[in-house]
Amino acid sequence: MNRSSSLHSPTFSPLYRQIKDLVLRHLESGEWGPGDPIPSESELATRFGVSQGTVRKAIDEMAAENLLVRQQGKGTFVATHKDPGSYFRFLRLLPNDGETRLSQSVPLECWRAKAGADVARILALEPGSPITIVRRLLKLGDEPVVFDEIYLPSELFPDLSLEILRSAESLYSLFETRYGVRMIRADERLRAVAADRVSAEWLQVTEGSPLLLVERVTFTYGHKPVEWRRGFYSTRNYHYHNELG
Amino acid sequence: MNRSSSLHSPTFSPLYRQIKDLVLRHLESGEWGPGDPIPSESELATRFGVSQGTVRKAIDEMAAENLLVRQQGKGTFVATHKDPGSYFRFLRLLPNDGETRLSQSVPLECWRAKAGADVARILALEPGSPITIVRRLLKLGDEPVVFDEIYLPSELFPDLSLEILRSAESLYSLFETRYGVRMIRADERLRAVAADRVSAEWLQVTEGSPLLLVERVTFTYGHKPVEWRRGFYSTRNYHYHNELG
DNA sequence: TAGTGGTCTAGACCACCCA
DNA sequence: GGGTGGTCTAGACCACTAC
Repeated sequence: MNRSSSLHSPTFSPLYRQIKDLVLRHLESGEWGPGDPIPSESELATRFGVSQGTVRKAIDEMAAENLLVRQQGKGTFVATHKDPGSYFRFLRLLPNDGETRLSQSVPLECWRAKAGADVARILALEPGSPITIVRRLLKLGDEPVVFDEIYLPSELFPDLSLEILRSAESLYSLFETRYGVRMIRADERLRAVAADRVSAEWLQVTEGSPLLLVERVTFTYGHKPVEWRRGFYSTRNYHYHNELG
Repeated sequence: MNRSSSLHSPTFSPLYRQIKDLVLRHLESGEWGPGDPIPSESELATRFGVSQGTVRKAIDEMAAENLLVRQQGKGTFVATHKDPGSYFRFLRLLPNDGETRLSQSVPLECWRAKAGADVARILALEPGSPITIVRRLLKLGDEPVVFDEIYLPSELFPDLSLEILRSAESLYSLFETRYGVRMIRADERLRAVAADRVSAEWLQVTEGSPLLLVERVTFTYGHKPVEWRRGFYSTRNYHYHNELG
């Protein structure tokens, strides 16, 4: 263990960050998969040759970043989208009246294409790379609320199809379990736009009525972009909720 | 110092949280004001009769919540909206093309009224309590981008006027320095709406064109709501940016 | 009872800032 | 050089879970 590489070195990083990087590598490689327990703090400490407090600080940071989940008395686990509690971490939609309804994801279309300049830039692909495009509708208690168009690198999701999409509970848990791609962070850009014909039909609103356009780039480990998504939100009965801390 | 009040007590809280509450009380009372340094960790440790590590953990949490700001070698300071870096913490607006422009807050109107049922509920006031309403325009490089209508309890901002608003750099730093009200957290609800006549005129868009409506409730210490704000965002050249962690 | 994470301590040393 | 926050250690004990 490089204990500091210190003395004004520009690549200095404290021990606990080096530990964090080591643990991260185990996550990236899939050696410790979503839902699995990772070794105990004391075991990691002896394995890495540092004190338990140092391991603790590394894990603290990763828990704060939603990469790991601690459970007192049981252990520390790799975070997973199968956990229903983490579902609304990426869907900031709440009903105006507070009454939660059942949500249902309805896949509409799924086809292959070649990445245009925009998608290629956003997903860090070569222009012309094979991509998979998915359209789907999110219904909340029989009301269509979100119409999504999702762009994915085909290389990572080789056999994705409508059949497979229909069998999944949630997109991100499907990506995680079937393709080993874990979504950990996303950037969203929100705009108000007028509904075009396609969105208007699916969302059952009149063409030209205001919709919330949510463009999302989703990243997996190592800041690697793996999904681009344009979602049209009907905000008659729902709103996008955000907390500013 | 109540070291645990433990043994299955429902009001159990660890030492460092009790320290945190003590520090919080100093902030709420204004004894340690925005921008001021707070006592050093070692001094707080001896003052409260705990170890430095315990104080450290308390301050860690408060720094993570943007209540305090640590500066290695200098000390720990009470967070302030005068710090220009904290300006965009509550304004998640970015230009589509990435080029930042000068921002300018233009106060339009300021008058008193009585709280209706809605405002009273949101601001936890008695219906009919005196409130102050402010309208203002946010310009980014000569383009009007946000039209805000702001509802405040008059009791907290007794002499607020257009004159005073015009002299301020930013609203929240004004509230902080002149009225001792520090905004620390906010809840936002976003919707897409059609521009009404008033908003359309101020934002120089055609009536009925889509606008992003951002409704914000802002809180000071103790989860006390102190501002309600309805902002109409023109999202032609700008977007609302959000990171999902 | 054994193993896990959670809290707390005391003390050492490092990195940074300023007078 | 003296004060501040930042890192790291070793060890103790508490709280929770499972068996």
